Amino acid sequence: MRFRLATWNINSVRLRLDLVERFVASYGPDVLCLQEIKCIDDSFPELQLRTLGFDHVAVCGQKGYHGVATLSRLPFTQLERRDICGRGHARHLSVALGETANGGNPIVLHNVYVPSGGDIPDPVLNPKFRHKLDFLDAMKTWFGGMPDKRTNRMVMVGDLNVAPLPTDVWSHKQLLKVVSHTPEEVERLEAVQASHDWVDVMRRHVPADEKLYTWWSYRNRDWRASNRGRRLDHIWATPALDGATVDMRVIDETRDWPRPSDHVPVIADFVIDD
DNA sequence: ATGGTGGCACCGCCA
Repeated sequence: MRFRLATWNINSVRLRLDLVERFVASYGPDVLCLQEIKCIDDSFPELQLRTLGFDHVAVCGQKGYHGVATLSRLPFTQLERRDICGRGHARHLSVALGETANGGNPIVLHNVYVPSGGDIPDPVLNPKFRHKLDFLDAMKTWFGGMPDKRTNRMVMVGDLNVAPLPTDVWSHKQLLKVVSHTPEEVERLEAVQASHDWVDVMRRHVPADEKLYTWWSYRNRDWRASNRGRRLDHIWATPALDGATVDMRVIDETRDWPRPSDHVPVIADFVIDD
């Protein structure tokens, strides 16, 4: 099985439907995971997206905020829309890809939107930061409780809202106290990663000493010139799928398209036996 | 040290 997987925090799918169409026409993803769709299920532009060739659609929407959706040319079975730390937010959706008649192992694809965490990196002063830490802890407990860590075939993509490595931000030193790069969040994200031996797929393709960003704030006049980016969006895979990606690309040209999202898509090309 | 932008719901919240 060979497929191109893309993840993109679209920051309102209805407002940027034209950008999704342009991205799909240019890069031809077989599976597209969107975050921050910012609409309820009934308002999701499913028919327009189906005309792009995505016959399989799963949505976990919410009024005005958050929300994730997974679109696919390959058949899938929707598995779960998990309320990861019990606040009723639409931040997770999982599907099983490529279930074969000959009993092949399906690939479970998790689409996740971790809470941003507000401005103040203090869980006592800032309930949104508390929520972010709790959410990451809940992910750790959940994945840690799953059996068969070596044989499970899972992929997790999405906006994890944490830039873990010093090279995942434009200035490690200046961002140590900025939500998304504080030691407290990074430790917790690393604990999630360790809980199921997740592989950081993007860093399999770009060495850890090279800068790598997927998000540039709207509050910069010229995002490319200032280049104050962060790697908030991620693609992870379980050890059974380590080495299954033959290419990975960050599509930063979309940041220059009209009325862009502040996040850009990340693509990974998978080649998987059976 | 500060303020800079953007979307959605609705006159503030969230990012």
